This record gives sequence, C-alpha cells and structure tokens, in this order.
Amino acid sequence: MVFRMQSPAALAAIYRSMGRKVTPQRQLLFQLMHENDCHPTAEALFAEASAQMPGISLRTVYQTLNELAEMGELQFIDIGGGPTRFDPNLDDHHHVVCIDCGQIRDVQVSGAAALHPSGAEDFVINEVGVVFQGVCSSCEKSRAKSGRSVRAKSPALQAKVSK
Amino acid sequence: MVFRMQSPAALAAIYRSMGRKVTPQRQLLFQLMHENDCHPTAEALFAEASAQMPGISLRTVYQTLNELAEMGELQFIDIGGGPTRFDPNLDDHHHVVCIDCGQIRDVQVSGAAALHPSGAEDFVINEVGVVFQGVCSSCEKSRAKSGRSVRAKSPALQAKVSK
DNA sequence: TTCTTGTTAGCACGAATTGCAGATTAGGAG
DNA sequence: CTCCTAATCTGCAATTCGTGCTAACAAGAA
Repeated sequence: MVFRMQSPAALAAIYRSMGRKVTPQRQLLFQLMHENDCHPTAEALFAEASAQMPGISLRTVYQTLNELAEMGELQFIDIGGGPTRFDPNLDDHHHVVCIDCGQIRDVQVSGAAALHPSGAEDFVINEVGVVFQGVCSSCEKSRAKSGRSVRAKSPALQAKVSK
Repeated sequence: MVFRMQSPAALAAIYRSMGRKVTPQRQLLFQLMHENDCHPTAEALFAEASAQMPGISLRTVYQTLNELAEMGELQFIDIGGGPTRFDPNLDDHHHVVCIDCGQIRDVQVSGAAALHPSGAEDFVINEVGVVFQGVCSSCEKSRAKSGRSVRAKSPALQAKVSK
C-alpha cells in the first residue's frame, strides 16, 4: 500500500482550490509524473513533456515541480551532487543508490523512525532520511567480469557517478 | 574517540608514497583541514587559505579536496543541494542538519549499521548514511519569538497518514 | 465577452565545479 | 649542487543545474 502521487484530476482540483490555474502544460506534467515510478530529473521530465508538447519550456517544468513540492505533492531527493531528482512516492520511505550506474530505488527501512542521534540533544528532530549505497545486480555482473571489486567509502566515485 | 583526519605530516608522507608532490599549497591545506572541526565548503577553505597564502587558487583547493576524497582521507557530504561540504571526521558517523540555518553536526547513531532495506535484495549494500533534519536550539528560539512552528512532514503526506 | 491575474517562454544570469594549457616547481638522478 | 622531467599551479573559459525577469498569453470569474 504505497501512497503514490495524486491523480492528475486530483492535482487539478487542488490547484484550482488554491487559486492556481490548470493549464495544458500543468496537466501534461501531472499526467507524466503520475505515470512515473522512477526518480526523474527535471531535464528528463522535460524531455518526455517535449515529446508530447513541443515548445513547452524547461522553465515551466522546474516551476511546476517546485510548486508541487511546496504543496507537499511530491518530494525532492538530493543524492551525491548530481541534478535534483523528484520522487512521486509520498510514502515514508528511503533510498538505495547504485554507485555504478546511479540508479535510485525506493526501499522500506523498518526501524528507521526509531533511530536516535547522540550528540544533537539541542536539536528538535523533524525527519530522518536513510540512504544506502551499493551496487545493483547488473552492475555487479560487469564488475565481476572486469575484476573490479566494490570499493568501500569513495565519495569521489560517488560524485562522478551522479554526473 | 573520534577518528580525525590524518595529521599534515602523515598526509605528506602518504602523498609522497603515492608519487605525489608535497607542495606548499597542499601543506597549508592539510594544516587547515586538520584543524578544522566543522564542515566547510571549498570556498570557505579557500578563504582561509588565501589569508595565509595570497594567490592560492580556488582550483587548487578543489583539486586537493578531490584527491583526498579519492584517497579516502576525507569525506564529502551532500545535503540539500547547496555547495558540497567536506568532512574531516573519518569516523563512522552521521549528520543532523538544521533546516533553518543550515548548520551540520556530526552525530553517532546506534543501530544504524543494523538497518536493512527491504525492496533492494539484488543490491550489494556497501554503506549506509543517516541524515536527520531538524531545528537547532538557537533557531528554535527565533521561531518561538516569531510564532513559526516546526513544519511537519509535507501537508499531503500528513493528510494521507492521518486517514 | 471582458477583465483580472496567474502563467508561460525564453533568455540572461548566478552559483558551483571542472577542463584546459602554459608557466612553474618538487624531488630524484647525476 | 645542478639538471631534468613529470607533477602541479594558476587563471580563465566552459559546463551544469537552476532561478530571476518580463513581455506576451490564457484560465476562469463576472
């Protein structure tokens, strides 16, 4: 029972109720995002949108994504310095990233909510995010073939992968 | 105790042993990083370095940081899209971020290593990072004064969860 | 239909970081 | 100590990701 993004129609209603207009551009983006189950970048969504509505502006895509995030209808995920990705999964969840191909996968993490930081007693904690880094099965295969081993902590690699 | 970054002398030795040269620029940066116990950006470190060595290039700072990260002598932390910060704390630790002032604090999280993702059984997990978001005490005060409250999770999620 | 606003497109701009190339220098060989 | 060569430094251009601005445009109420 995953909470996915609202339907395009629901989003349209929400927009109207907030005094925002429901333009063709927004409708298309609502549609594309609703169908989407990975974690696209603004550019990727723009490419999809352009295919169906040539002339739509990248600016409009960014703007709509920001609005939706502000309204809590989608989440942003920032991992490793690459472009921001958006997440239509509104469920309380976490992420696994492949340090080879950059793929991001949603995961459930039992016990995450119970985690407690020691050393920040003066903070009012509001939210916790867990990110696992690893290698996906298909990248694991190519690694085995080329004899590479999984390198432990390597931020540099991580940075490169995300580009 | 906390495993801090290697001493400047140790880093110099490591550099030499890898066929890298120990230049005055690098020595200064080793020194500054070793002394540092917060999470500076490249720019911040550049500013410090410039004070002691006018004319040092920002490019050199970036280059040295990347080298050290590649060698595992420091970590990068990427939180929320701002400039990359580097972390001279090599211990196994996690972070708390103040969503108001952006302050980052190192914290220990007992049980973090035991976390397991469900939904990524085909990944070989290599590392786990936990990031808490919250409000630090001094920001909390200003919030109280201005009547703002800590924003809970996104409105949409809130609505759904409460059903 | 008309009017009022919110929106869009498009480009300039900005921050962060990297690519490039010529000038410079660390560090080993002689 | 001097010389030599590869590694390094600096400065600037280029790139990537995203936002500010504004004139033209269109959604939705009256």
